[in-house]
Amino acid sequence: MLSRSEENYLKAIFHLRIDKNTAVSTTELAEHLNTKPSSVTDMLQRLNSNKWVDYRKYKGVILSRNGEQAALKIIRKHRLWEVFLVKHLNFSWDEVHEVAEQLEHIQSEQLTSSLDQFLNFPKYDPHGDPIPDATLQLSRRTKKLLSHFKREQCGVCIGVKDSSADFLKVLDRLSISLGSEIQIIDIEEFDQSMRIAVDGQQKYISTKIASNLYLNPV
Amino acid sequence: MLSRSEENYLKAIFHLRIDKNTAVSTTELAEHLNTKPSSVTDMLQRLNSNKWVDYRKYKGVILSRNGEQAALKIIRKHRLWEVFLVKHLNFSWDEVHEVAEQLEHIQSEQLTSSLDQFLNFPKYDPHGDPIPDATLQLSRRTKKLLSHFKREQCGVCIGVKDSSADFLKVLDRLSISLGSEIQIIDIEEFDQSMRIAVDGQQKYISTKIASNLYLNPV
DNA sequence: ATCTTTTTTTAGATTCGTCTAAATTTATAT
DNA sequence: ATATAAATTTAGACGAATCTAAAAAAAGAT
Repeated sequence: MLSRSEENYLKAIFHLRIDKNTAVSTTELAEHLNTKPSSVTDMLQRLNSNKWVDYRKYKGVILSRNGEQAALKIIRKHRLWEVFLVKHLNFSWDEVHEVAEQLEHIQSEQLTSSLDQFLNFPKYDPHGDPIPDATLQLSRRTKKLLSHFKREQCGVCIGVKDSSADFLKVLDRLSISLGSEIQIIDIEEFDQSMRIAVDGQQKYISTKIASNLYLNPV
Repeated sequence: MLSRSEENYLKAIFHLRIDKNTAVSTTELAEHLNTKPSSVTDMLQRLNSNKWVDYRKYKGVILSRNGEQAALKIIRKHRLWEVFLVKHLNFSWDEVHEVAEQLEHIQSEQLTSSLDQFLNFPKYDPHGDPIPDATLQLSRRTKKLLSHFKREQCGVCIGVKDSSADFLKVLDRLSISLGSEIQIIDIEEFDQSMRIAVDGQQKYISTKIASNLYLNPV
């Protein structure tokens, strides 16, 4: 069985490899996990010898089939718990992460599947990220960063790239949440900042905000 | 902050000291925690130096005020989760323990108090054990082992002494659950086994069963 | 193509929680 | 009261996961 630490490594590798097909580097992992590169090397060697990852000295690491399945199981639990916290325990979307980081390590198939059922088999978590189903399949949908939209285009907010509490609070302040309809009114040539309408209300947002918000184009 | 292992020691000391006011011995703890007496000694020295327990060489251990509060917090979480599992995720009372052992270590005041509220501030867990409230107070009620009852006396089942899955399954088979009304019909002189009526239905039970069932005398 | 910088790995140490084996203390029996 | 047995502690070791410092490899610059 995987230790908590091993689980965290697999999850980190999974996340860092999304949207790129190069191997994940030691330093990247060390930064993501708040640890030192030397510790990462040690752990990768261990995970490699147990066939959870494919790791070559100096070349970085990718997950094996088993490793990916293990990562998906953890992500499934994490996101299911997030739904539970928001829907039933009145957590806000910027408060759930820390607790879900702990809950994702609870080992019980029965717990995971009953929770899934209790929540009515949700497909997305409170940040719009897809929840792997019982067979670990992820549902995909077209999402585009708001920053890639052009003038007058429209979309529905379906996720965030940065899910830090800081960013989520900014969105709360702008009354942007999952499902908000967003139209680009104007883009400032100088710095690419945008004037948008959120469910009809005009707002002005920075490029940094726009490049962390995923929309489903209409 | 307490490690998971330290939390388990405090909880074990709490449970082993209930219903007796002598200190808990190293061997008792080792057996309860499935570990060796030498490991227990090590840990007790550590817990003692951080003032979680009062431990004297060769004399056993009791919890300090802080240690007791910490134990109660863990027990509160454990029992709240048990209620959640049974009431909302359809676990049966013999399936909850193992998972609750994991969930009890989740660190989040907000989670504990929202869960408490979500469950409507339950006073007892699915085995009839009292749940410490937010101020860590335990509600007490008179409970007597069925084995201490006399012929013709009556009571309502309010708890179990042994909460192992094996015993709980026996109770399921006898249709005995929390709230069942039990009347002693007859006690066999030879071995103290009993003929009882459970909600009207006659059953025959061994002394061992009788001495693990708590009733509230009517 | 070589030198320099950056990244990665190795070597050796540390802490936590555990173990076994040996020593010590306490309890029991005669 | 003393011998024996049982319980407990100490000493020394180990694995997991981490660290620092030093060595080695890869990448970048001129």
